[in-house]
Amino acid sequence: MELSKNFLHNEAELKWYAHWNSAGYFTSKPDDRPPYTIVMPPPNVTGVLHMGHALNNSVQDILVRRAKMMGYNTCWVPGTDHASIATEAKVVGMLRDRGIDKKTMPREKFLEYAWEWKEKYGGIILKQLEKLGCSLDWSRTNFTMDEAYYAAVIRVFNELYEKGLIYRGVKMINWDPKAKTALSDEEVIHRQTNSKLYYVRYKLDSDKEEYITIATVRPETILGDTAICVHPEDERYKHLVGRYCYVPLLNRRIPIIFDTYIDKEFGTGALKVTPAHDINDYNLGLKHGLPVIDTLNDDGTMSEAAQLYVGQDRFAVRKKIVEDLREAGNLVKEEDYSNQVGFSERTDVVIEPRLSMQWWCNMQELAKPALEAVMSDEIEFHPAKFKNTYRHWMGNIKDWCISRQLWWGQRIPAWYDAEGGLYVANTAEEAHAQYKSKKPELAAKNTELRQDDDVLDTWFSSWLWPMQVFGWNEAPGNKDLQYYYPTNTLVTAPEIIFFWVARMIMAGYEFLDKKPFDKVYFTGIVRDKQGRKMSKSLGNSPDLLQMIEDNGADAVRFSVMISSPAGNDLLFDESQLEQGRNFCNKMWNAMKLVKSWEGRQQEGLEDSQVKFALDWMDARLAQVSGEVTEMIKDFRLSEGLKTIYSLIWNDFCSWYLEWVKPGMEQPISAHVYQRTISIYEQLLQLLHPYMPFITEEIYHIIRERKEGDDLIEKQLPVYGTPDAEILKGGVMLQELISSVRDTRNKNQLKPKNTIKLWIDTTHHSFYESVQDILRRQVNAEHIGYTTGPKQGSIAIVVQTDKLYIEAAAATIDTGAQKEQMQKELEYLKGFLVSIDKKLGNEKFVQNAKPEVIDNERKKYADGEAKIKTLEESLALIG
RNA sequence: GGGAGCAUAGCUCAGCUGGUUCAGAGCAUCUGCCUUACAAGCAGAGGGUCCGCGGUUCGAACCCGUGUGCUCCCA
Repeated sequence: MELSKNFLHNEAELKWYAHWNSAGYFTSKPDDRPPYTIVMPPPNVTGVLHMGHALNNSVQDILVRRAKMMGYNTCWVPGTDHASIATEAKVVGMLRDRGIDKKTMPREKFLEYAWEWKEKYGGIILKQLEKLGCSLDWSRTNFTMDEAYYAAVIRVFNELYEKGLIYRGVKMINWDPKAKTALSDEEVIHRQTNSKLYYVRYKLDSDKEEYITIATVRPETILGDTAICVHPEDERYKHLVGRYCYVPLLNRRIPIIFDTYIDKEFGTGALKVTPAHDINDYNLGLKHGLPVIDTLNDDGTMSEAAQLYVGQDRFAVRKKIVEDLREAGNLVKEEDYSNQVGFSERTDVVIEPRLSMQWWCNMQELAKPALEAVMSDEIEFHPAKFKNTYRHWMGNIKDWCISRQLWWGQRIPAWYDAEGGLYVANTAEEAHAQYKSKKPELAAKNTELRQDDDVLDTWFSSWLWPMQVFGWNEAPGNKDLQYYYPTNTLVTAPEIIFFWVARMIMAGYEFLDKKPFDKVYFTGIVRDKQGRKMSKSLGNSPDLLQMIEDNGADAVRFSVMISSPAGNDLLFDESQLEQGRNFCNKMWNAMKLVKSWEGRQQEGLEDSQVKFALDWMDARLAQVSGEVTEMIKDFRLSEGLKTIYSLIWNDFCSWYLEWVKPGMEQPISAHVYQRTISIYEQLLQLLHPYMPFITEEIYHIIRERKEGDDLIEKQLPVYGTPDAEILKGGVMLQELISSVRDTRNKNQLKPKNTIKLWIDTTHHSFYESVQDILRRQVNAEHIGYTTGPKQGSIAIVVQTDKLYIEAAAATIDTGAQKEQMQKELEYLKGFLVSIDKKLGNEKFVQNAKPEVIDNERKKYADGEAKIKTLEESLALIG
């Protein structure tokens, strides 16, 4: 077979993904193996794959593929979230583009459009995950608005209502004037914003020209003012007890009230109180019995109650009212001011605090077991630092506003009769039944019940995800749920620790009395080179699909994994992509080299010359395999990849292959060839979870495979303890080769110039075992042993052995040699002094662990021996 | 205002429970190589006050305190 110059990823990716999928490797059914389960954080139906997904899903795929290779029955469940606000916004936008106004259509019609939109665009992201190589069980794909899922959400609402945890009430909420819906606190993003602080004077109710001046960043809310508040101990205002003043422009008479809540230092120490438009003002209003004047409409324009600027937008009014105040002589001054402003997570408009009737869920009770589980590590957080964040939030948890004034989502299962009576039920029929038994007379006259118009917060459905994807609602004791739940690991971003992680834990304990997962692995946030979060709005997120197309999924996975330690942010750098691509190329070429030996095998060929290489590589495999297992167990995935990368590139390609490589056109021992193939297979196995495509491809090229013999399913071998002597020998051999090469370089010896190498050593058996490798690696025509110096040669010292390099073409620079040896000698002597000090220190000998002391003694002896060798060599050079 | 985290090579980061004079990787830089697997490569080299200060310890990049700078979360 003709092999391409480089790895052709596009072909291989299509081929292998289709093969894995059709072979059924991704689908899971309960059996007698232990399960390994991950539920994918469901992306929004509106979503397209970005770098964050690439990182998140690469991590999950690595864990799943690795578990599969370790004998687990792996199940990775995909799905999408209906994403109430985000999707509704998209559909409204689509309708607007078609010239249709959402307001003109009934709910049912809108939902038809929404479903149509969902069918067409929703789930694109799942297709894109295939490109990344994700080994998802597609037969289990869920959507948070599937019929069964919907039913589960409604049931949960009913159960919590029954328990008295869900209630309806008027409170100050976060209002999104663009989406025209309430938001939970978590959906509000606070950003430092440059504003202006306006100083406005209010005329006092007095015959004299007396004023009180307040400072505000939101002058348009003046129209809703119902008091001015000052601190009771503020000397400046003590004379104003019981007095009144007038709201500018409106001349509404309002009281001056006193409360210790006021910060005397801020502004003028006087606060205007607008109970309808600020949570703190609202609380003050409650305390002091102030009226509430809501001056805003739901779309952010001024309402009739404002009296002025009615129907105009809040920000336009802010400008106008400043001008009008100036004209009226009420504006004292304005200054630049930087403050935190809340923005809607979804629509990015400024949030208005607003009083409104909403549905709430009391979280106090739900939070208790959920907090306990994480604090006691029944659910492990990786990295553990997020436990703090979690505790902080759970300890101060507030009631959750769960209603949204939208149509796309689970409609709140509450019905009202003509008198406003409330019936919460699973179905309209049940609600009617309640109605009839509760109010028979009214029901006889007026049978109609009106269902609540609002839908539930998206997270009110996704908090059931780990349970409901296994059919909890339909059959709570079903086999799947028993087998796969609790799931093993949740992989997600720390940003949604409250939105989602915390609530899933609560739901798990509340409805199933079991945790939803054993471990949570928090990935970092993907940032660009300048450290900015990658986002669509900034336009700094690279086109992931294009990136996969150009560089291959394996290279992309490599690049996001190589520098993403758990919980730390990842600065994405294109150079890592290149590194990944080059790595693929390297493996491809190594495969080509090995493959070229296939036809040159010869039985019974003497292979004692390379036996050392084989044993060493086996030992390294055993060693690294153990390290990688530990790293993956600790979620140090990035380190794991680095370790494997280095094993393949350095140990295998740079050393091993060069060590066993036969001469040009020379035969290779069949045994060595077979061992090499086997070593390569084991390397591919180690790497497969990280880079599945190229490993599967090479696995199938290096050896003829039977049907069903695929790397994805191949079980990892169990390694014994690596041979420490061999490992040490490997290090020594590398040091020998590097030292000789370095010396060659420094003496202007061309690679083609051969040398003679004389060795003065006491470790003859070691040198004999590596002699042939050493000879070829340093291009020596002859290696011999000596017990004294060789005239006219270059002397070097490696560990405690002396080497003499004899070369016809060399211009020997003994000065440079001497200098280098002298330098090393000095270093070693300093080293010995420091160890000596340590060992001479009584406290050290008393306190340090015995193995540490032994190690120091050994270091001392080694150092002494090396110094001796160096001194001898130096004396000889003279 | 409350909480968390980070500061190590020119750049991006590793460095697990203090213990090789412990400081490491990739990229970048420099030198030499078109050595028939790979120039997307090979063989070498240089480069650091581990942010400042103080403390604990026989011993600190690592632990504690403090200062400075940056980031994130929450109100």
